[in-house]
Amino acid sequence: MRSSQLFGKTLRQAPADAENVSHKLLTRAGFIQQIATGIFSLQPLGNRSITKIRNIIREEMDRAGGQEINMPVVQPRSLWEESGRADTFVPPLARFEDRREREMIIAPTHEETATAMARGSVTSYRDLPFTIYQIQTKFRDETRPRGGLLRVREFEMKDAYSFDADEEGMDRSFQAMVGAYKRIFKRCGLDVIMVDADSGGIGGKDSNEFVLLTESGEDTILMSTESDYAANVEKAEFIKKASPIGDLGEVEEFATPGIKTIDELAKAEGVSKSKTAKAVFYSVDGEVVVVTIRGDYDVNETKLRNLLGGSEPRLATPEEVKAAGLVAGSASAVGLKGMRSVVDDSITMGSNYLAGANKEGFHLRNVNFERDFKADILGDIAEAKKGYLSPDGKGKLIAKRGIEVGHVFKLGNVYSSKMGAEFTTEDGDQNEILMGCYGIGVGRLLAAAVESNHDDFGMVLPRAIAPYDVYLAGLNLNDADIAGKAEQLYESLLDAGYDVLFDDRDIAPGVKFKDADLLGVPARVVISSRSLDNGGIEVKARSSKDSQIVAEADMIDAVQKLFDESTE
RNA sequence: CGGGGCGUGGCGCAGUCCGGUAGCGCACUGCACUGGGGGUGCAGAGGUCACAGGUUCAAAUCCUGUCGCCCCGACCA
Repeated sequence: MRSSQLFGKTLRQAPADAENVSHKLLTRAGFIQQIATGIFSLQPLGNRSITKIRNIIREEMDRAGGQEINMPVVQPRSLWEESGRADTFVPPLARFEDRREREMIIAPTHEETATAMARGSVTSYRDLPFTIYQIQTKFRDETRPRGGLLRVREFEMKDAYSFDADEEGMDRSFQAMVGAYKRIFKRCGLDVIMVDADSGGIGGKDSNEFVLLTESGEDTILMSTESDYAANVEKAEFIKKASPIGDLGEVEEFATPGIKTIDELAKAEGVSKSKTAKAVFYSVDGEVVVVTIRGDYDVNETKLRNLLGGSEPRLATPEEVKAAGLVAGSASAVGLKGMRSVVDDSITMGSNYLAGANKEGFHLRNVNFERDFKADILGDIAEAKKGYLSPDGKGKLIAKRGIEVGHVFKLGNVYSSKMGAEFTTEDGDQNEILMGCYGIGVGRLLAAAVESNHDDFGMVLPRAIAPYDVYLAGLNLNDADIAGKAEQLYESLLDAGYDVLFDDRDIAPGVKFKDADLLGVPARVVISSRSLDNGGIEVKARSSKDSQIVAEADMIDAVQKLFDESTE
């Protein structure tokens, strides 16, 4: 491609809207253009990078035994009523009516469609297993898109679905996808780690995220200092510190005027926060639930949601708290009736707690679980934080930020049971198909790559996903001799199989260098009167400050050597 | 959905408080020069000042409403 003919222009300044690095650079370099909040067009350069990513994903999916399919973006809402997600999916489904007034939706993901596809074709165990995938547009009307391509509303996702007859098979299919994911991210030049994750609105029990650790990420990851334990904060566990359990004392009420928080209470009594029982009130499906956790820990709402069976808990409003007859600042589960009680297991690791007296200005001493209050649900709902002990007993947890670029789920029978996707076993029984699903955000992957591969001058892309392999800059092109040689270089680079962007524009050299840096093309080749005076052609890696001059005949070898030396 | 901010040529901004000829830098067009890190000069073109209504002799500027965009929070396969 010749720069003089390339559609799209580089910008000296990024639009004021762009906040993070990838958004700024992708916009400045002419890769993307925003159309509306969270909705982008790809210009030729951006489209080339995306195409390369897509092809890497395809190759690895196929290599892992996946079969490419294509499912519709527009679907009847009734399909989603089968799975029960029509009204519960977050964010709410984008919907419209077709001309026959039939309710249609724009798909935010394709579990239902994939399940329907399998249901329509699978009848016997002999038809299993298989894995299908597509690279397809989704739409999620996110409440708050942000960060350019990092979190958008319309986006392209590679989504794969595995179908197996039994658990072992599902595990095998899952592992095959995990292997493919590792290869994909590595080939894209991304140092991605796999962490334990919550399966959220997709469902199923086990799920793992693939995360690129970077400060600009919006996920918090906790990892052990001494083992390979790593998990999203939503899922992360830890070993709770036990407090000594002594003889249970008598419950005793005492005045605590003006004390409203655990911090104040612990301070006033001169004890550690682990000697207090904190009560937090949540509204779940219109009902107020009392949650009790040891004062030194905070509630992880994702864990709470899972214990409550999937309904989204929200902190109760002051009005709801009041209406339930509770005294904010002096509340506890002691003596509360007609209200569901959830208790974190940290409470069982101590005794004689300080807790609210449910009376303005009073608290209780020597409150004990089971004797003074009970749990309808007892479990782990504590949020892991840095410094806590790793759940495997090895090392402490540290916290990092990361971008989720992929997510894999063992769905089991979540969809097949609801949608009736069954098969006949060898024994003639009817069983539900066990599924897995596996997603990669294609555009987010590009944004993540830029977030982790850039410098002050622009992107520094690995060859695998750069729009071009080589940026050929011809200077002094009004010299017919140099222009002719530049054309020859262009031809020979193309003949050697490289993707080449030939900057043949009649502009100042500085502009060409700036553009070459901004676009992140991994290799730069310069021909000019100066380079010729110095003995030939200049070859330079984007990632390096140093360039070298090589004879014209050696140019291809020098370029190839740059690629061979890089890790990708 | 709550809080904050911003809408003025393609991009970045000033002008708005205090109403009176729409301005600057970059980019763009032509010519000349220059020719290794966004170069120089001369001459140009391009704007319903987000939209609608109101106040006024007069509105980018004041008032009301609407829309759009960004950030923080809530939320988030």
